[in-house]
Amino acid sequence: MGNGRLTAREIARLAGVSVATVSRVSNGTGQVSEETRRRVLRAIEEHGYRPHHLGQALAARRHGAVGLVFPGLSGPYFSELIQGFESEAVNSRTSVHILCTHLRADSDAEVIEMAHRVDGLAVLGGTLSDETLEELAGMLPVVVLAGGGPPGVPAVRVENTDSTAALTRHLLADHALRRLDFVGNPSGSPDVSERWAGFREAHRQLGLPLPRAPIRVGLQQPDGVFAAEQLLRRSIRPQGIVCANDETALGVLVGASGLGLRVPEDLVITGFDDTPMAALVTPALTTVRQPVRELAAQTARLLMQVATGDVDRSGPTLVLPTDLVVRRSCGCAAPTTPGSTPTGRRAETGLRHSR
Amino acid sequence: MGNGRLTAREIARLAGVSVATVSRVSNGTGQVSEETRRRVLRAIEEHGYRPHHLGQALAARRHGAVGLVFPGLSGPYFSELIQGFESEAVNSRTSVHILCTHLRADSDAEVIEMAHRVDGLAVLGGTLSDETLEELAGMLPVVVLAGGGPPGVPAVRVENTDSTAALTRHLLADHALRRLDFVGNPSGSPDVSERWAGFREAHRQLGLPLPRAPIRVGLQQPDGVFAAEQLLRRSIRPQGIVCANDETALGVLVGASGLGLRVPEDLVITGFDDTPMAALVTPALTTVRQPVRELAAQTARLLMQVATGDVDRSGPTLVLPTDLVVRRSCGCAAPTTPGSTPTGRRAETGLRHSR
DNA sequence: TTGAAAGCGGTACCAC
DNA sequence: GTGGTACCGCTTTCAA
Repeated sequence: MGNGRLTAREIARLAGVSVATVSRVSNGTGQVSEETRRRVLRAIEEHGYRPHHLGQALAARRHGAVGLVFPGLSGPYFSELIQGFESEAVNSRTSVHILCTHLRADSDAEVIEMAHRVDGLAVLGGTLSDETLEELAGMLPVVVLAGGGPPGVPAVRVENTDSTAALTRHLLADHALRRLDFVGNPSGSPDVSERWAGFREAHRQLGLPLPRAPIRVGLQQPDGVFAAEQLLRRSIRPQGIVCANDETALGVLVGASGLGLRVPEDLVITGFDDTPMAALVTPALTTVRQPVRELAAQTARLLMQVATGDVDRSGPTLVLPTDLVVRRSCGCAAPTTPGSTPTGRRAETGLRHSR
Repeated sequence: MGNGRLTAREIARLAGVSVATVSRVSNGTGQVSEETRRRVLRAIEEHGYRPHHLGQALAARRHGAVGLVFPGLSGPYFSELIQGFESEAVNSRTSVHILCTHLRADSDAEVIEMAHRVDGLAVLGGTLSDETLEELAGMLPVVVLAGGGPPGVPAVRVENTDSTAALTRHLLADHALRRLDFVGNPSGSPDVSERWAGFREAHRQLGLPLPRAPIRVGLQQPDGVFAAEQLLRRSIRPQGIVCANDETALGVLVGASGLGLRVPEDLVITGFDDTPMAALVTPALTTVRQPVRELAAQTARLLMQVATGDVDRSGPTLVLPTDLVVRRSCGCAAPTTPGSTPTGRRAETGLRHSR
């Protein structure tokens, strides 16, 4: 049934009216007498008519969709990101098209192709070159998500540098640790780049020698395992490892325990994100909480505003705050009430200890 | 520059030809003299003309896109799935729109909406009801991915039951384990349902009492931790835990070691998928390898075939084979050559031990 | 209140 | 070879 889709013309014929009236009824626009409206509605429902998207879009010169571009998806971060973005887009009756470039060489072409199918684009920082971003911004509304774009392209991101510096100072000053290593590739994404900067900044602030080069690996759990293998087999082991995100931190944790090291006694590990697993591992992970959902929702909202012209195309850059979450993996005391669930308490300023 | 997009008509005017010729040149169809082709191409490149997608699609009555629908994305499984699907779709110059229903109540409406924007739909098993699937199949080509659809809807899936039965028999017969528990929600997805069936089947085959009800949790790592908490705090602990996938198995591993249990000495754990982490944890995870990328690529290919009419709409159901991968977490011997990387060897038939 | 008709941007058939 | 033109399906003036 209803195989060859019906057109507005056919409904018009069936209801004995013109296409214009069908359009009016189906969109609830214009003035239609109660009686004809009823007649048209009956025909519409009877035959399950739905306006063809392409026709509508062509007439409106609007796709009714926006694109979300990032390198690949795996792990809780992207899951949250997408949910946050979609939850906001749905309010504007806009559908979301997701594009994972997988960091392929020809990804630029794919993005350009997508740009022709949507009304706006949100691009994760580090996915595209500044030149490509500027080219895109010349074609349609673009917002950078989690990173800074070239000048003139609005962006939404989270605070990375200060919070990572605070976290690092906690290890250096409060726990008197030396020989910290950073795991993550600063040139891979703006987020990691800023976290690396914060890591170095903390050393500088405390007048300590600058740390050695980072272990440049990706952001997934296996990458953390590889990093741990590299760092912990050396003759001089680090006392602490500051990871670019929770997933690699969990990987480092796995690698460390595989080598028989105890955390935090033999080695301190920290992450960034505060993913669900962070509170569930043993020891629970000291990390920085970032509002991923909110980040994505704000991006979507800003993109819609730019697309509708409510906001200037070279609009603002929003920065969302983050919180340090101190748990056990940095060496802080175990919970005083054993058996309680380790949810972790956030410390907006200074430090508060998680149970 | 190039802000208000150019139309074929403007290019035609600029090149002093008709729109028909512009169309011919830009598509490489029909006969055009070398000289006019050159003139038109020059105008096209000079002004960066690109045919408007909506106009093209409307004329061709074809969206040039297919949809991929699943409940949510997190973890390596979905990442692989998407990559496999896209890698195949790109061959047909078809773009992929991803829809995560997040298992929301109104997800049906979203899917129907998407159905109006694409030429075909691939739906992960367990995401939609059979009624919705049949309704969709009446509107456009639909293929079920990782599960069986209602009759008449083609599907591509992997072998779950036999391999899980073989895995379970390995624990019951070779390792002489009793008191096994299953972690995963059989009503959540066809995959899990079949794995649960294989788990029970193994008990039946060996004449053992049937196992108790499964621990019905989701498929992510935190779910495994929760399941471990439930199972391992009981007075009578299971000797082994068979998990619906690797991610929950890793969660169970985390939960077990958090409670001070040694794997595999005190407790045996197995997974399903053979994700990258499975070989990297300590102990390495005994699991079943499934060809996720291949699964998705086959689905995409089948969908294209159905869409182009090359294959009947109620086409075939493909079942891809899986391999048992025996590692350390089931209690099998540690590698004889210490220091070697634990990649795991597959055993297509019978069992082979991983180093 | 309703209908005819002119687009929206391309494609493709049919003449010339 | 090339141009005129009638679509694709829908929206939106403009008249009646």
